Amino acid sequence: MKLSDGVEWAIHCVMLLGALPQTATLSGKALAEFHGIPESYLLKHLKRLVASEILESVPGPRGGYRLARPPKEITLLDIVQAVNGKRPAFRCTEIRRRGPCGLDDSAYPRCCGINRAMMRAEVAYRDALAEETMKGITDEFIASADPRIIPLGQGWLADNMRSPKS
Amino acid sequence: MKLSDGVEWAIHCVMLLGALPQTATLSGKALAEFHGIPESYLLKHLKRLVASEILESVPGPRGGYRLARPPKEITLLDIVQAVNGKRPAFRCTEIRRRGPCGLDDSAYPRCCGINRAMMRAEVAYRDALAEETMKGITDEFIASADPRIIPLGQGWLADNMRSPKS
DNA sequence: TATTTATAGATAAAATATATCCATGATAAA
DNA sequence: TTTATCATGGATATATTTTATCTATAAATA
Repeated sequence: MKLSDGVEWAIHCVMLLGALPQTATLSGKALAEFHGIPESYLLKHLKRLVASEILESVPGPRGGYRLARPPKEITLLDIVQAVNGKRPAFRCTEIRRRGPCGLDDSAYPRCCGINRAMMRAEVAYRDALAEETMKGITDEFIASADPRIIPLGQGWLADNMRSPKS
Repeated sequence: MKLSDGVEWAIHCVMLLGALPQTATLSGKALAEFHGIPESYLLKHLKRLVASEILESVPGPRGGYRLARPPKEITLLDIVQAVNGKRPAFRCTEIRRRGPCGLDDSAYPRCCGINRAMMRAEVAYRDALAEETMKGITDEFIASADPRIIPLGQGWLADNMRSPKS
């Protein structure tokens, strides 16, 4: 069981975009350069974040990406599900119906108990992810970051951010 | 993010083995036939369950597999970790150090905050899996199974189980 | 209006992970 | 010694993830 690398990239991108002033944007190219990751694959994930209404995209020159809502209202669950999909990690294949002791459909009115138990654990995982907001994570980052990092990042942002007309 | 099919197979096998009397065993072939799944691949997972001391194996004719401890002391976490490994689903690749604003190692004494947040959620998942015992799941199964299933399974078990010497 | 720079979408190649099968060796019972 | 079983490793196939490329479309600018 492994989460896509894109999840890590997406969370870092959302955190960086949260440091921009209101309507400013960063291009996909700039986001990829800042994190030292391939632009071609990152764009695929940014697209999904836009589709899930976590980011907004602004086309054309001076365009790019920005948050669609404040960091307080974006959780890790939102991002994980946008990038990784909403299908559960455990997928019941109904093996209880197979083999010599399998019966017809009428014998299985309820969902398999093993599936239900696995789902209970996945609900706990999703609940925990929903508790983690980007605001909380960003505050923790700022509080414990090396003192050199913040001004360095602010300088880079000033050089690379754009302010579209609308 | 997807759990291996082997996890589902392993849980069903452990539940079935829990229905055997004390020292009796079922062969890998019998376990595969009962669940209608490929024997060759199932054996790979059974081996891991043995290595994790969830099952015991008995070689030779009349040999097979049986539980290494009572169902009350086997949790879904034990089985998931035996089959799927213990590595976390989220693997931090330290992209915070890359790109134009990356600094030397001294700037990162602590684990990445994003990684810590993801790990908090995974701990919640593992805790929930550790709450689910095979005894609990089996009791729930027996209580809500179609009345035809139990005698059918008992008959099949009587035909297929073995009692090794030791 | 034409040009430039950006995102959106589709496609495909490469790398990795998962699933399946098969052949061989070791162990213990008959 | 023969037989039925588990243990191991390798060969093959399928699925998923990662990366790259191409075309289309939208918006700002000259």
